[in-house]
Amino acid sequence: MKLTEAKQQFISSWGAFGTHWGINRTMAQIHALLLISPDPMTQDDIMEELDISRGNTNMNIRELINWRLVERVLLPGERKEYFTAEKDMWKVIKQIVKERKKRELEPMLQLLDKLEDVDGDKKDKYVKTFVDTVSSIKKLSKQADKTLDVMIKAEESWFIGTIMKMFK
Amino acid sequence: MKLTEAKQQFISSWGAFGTHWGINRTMAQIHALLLISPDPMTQDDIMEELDISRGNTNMNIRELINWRLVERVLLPGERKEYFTAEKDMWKVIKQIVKERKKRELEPMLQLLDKLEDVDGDKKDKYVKTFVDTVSSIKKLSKQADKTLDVMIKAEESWFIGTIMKMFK
DNA sequence: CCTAACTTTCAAAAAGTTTTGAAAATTCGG
DNA sequence: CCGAATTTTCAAAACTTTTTGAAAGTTAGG
Repeated sequence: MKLTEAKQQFISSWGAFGTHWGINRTMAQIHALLLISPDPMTQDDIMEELDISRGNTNMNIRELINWRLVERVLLPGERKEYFTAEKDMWKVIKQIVKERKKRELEPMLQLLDKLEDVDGDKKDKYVKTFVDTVSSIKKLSKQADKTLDVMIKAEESWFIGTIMKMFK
Repeated sequence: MKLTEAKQQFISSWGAFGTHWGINRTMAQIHALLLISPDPMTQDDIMEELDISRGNTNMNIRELINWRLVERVLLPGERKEYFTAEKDMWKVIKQIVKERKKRELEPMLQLLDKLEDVDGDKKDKYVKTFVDTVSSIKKLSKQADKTLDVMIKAEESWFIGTIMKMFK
């Protein structure tokens, strides 16, 4: 397969993949493009390559910067801003996990705490089923929270090594 | 907090949560409702409780059945179909992981294999960056794939126990 | 300061997704 | 078989999200 075609496929699949993960298509495509681009790119480069509007490009670059997946780069003697993506995929994944944990898992844990002490008789089956469900979701969420913390702090080699030992 | 209010909050948050995870709001809400319901429910019960149309209810119940999160139950002497959700949250999570792995991770791995052997000189920086990016995504995806397989087959106590050992 | 280069904003349009509800299909007890 | 009860389908409508592009805002060199 030719590089040009492979690039197209990579960008378009990464975009489709992103939509299953709460990331919009354009944002994922810009990320993909920067991942495979050896040099930093300008907004205009990105607009042209992906054939999208200025506003859309700008908005999604900023969002990628919020997620800390992309950085602004200033080249000496250049007025324009350039952008570049973190290339170390382990760092990328940890960063995504960190953001989603903060945005989704933590608020969920807070809610579950509140919901767990609902009024009423624990012998009533409606109360019991509710409390049991909430408690077991809470238990697993807390476990996930801790595990992800370990992962976020871990070095790739240590983490993968430790996981590998689980298989024996 | 009163049970009725807690239920509302649980259902509505589970719905919002679902939308971040590629599951549509109604599907997640029906799932939430069945999770906290001690007895099986009919389509009409669900329609009424969540105030949604017949078609919508039917379509999403079927989708939950596809995901194997909900089962049809036939009560003796009753014409209507009843529905019930798996209550063991560890099983629920494993089932979700299993489905998403099949639907998303596996196709991604197939694509990466194809993209990795792109034509061209490995010394060309465009080719090199592309191949390096694809390879490192592939490496981590394969690792994730294996880890999830272990998880899917694991008993909760064993899995959590093993993870806990990582923290030391 | 001024001006040209560049970046950001945002209302309106387009695209995508979900929901509705009536009609068609299916099922089962009698 | 019949017919009432129940489930499924699907085209159109409602809703949500994303994209556009022109206008406003900002910045830096001279």
